[in-house]
Amino acid sequence: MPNNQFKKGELYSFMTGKASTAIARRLQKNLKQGGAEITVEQWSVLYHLWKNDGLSQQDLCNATFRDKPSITRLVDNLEKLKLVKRVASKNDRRINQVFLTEQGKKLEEETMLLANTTLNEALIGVPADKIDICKEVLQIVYDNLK
Amino acid sequence: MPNNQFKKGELYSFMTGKASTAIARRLQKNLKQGGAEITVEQWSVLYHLWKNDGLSQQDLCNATFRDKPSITRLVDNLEKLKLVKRVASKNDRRINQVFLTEQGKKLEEETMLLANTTLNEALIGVPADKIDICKEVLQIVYDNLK
DNA sequence: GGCATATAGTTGTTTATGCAACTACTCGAA
DNA sequence: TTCGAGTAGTTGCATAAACAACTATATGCC
Repeated sequence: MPNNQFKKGELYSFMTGKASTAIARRLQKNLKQGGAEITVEQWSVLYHLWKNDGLSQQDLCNATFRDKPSITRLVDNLEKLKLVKRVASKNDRRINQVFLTEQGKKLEEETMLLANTTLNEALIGVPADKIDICKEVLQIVYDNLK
Repeated sequence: MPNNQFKKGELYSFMTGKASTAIARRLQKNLKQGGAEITVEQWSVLYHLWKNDGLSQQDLCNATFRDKPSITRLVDNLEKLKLVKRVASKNDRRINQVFLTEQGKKLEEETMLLANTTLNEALIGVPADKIDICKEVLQIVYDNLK
């Protein structure tokens, strides 16, 4: 029963996600200082589109672990910013594919650098093997609960 | 240069905190099913008050890593729910101490059980030594960025 | 004492979130 | 063929978040 060995008194920092909140906040700050006028949440949607342009909104829900209304509104705001545009799928008219605009594509290089900077700031003093274990644990937790 | 060995392509799940989002969502669900009509964020404030009743709002900011307006409104809502009450400090009239009501105290036992259940669900299949390493990494990340 | 500075808390604004309820479209089976 | 179930997306509502700007109180230095 490995779980019983876990100190319950420290469950709190897990549950509140202080570390990921801190990372998100720092990334937001770095984006702003780097001149990128987007939110971290918008960046997280763009991130998946840079890897795979034309994803449906449902795909973006799965990729970002947000519900459909959240993605609807994030895409709304990204469209207002002229960074993406919705295109109705011809095969299935229920589906909106979300495509990057030229302006949206242009943000990739600059903001990925800022994201890498943020991550390096976060991971100062953490050995690579422990990072791997941490990622592994977080992945299992996610799979257990998703 | 340990950080350079970190695969940048996987930075995303770190930054979005999918694991902690999943935990929070599950805790919210468990609270609801257990009949506790509070949000996870409200629970996280109560959690610190159960450990240390009478904290100031600023103390709660530090403990929960939220800014002052967030705590103002969380305490507003907890006060509406009759779970806490603000008491102006006599020594320093700028300070509100936040005290649990009887009703607020009553929630501890039941919801801590639900929180432990949630954590056990999250950590199925994760060996205790890896949990410790994960906590250690998240603590360093938090300290690097806070 | 009195002013500058710092700290505690509140309010306004924008963005994001989750859940529930809704519309629109697709697909399979009677 | 059509009707019922399922899927994609939107809208309404309540809560929460960050940042900026504000008030009120405390403190330290002259």
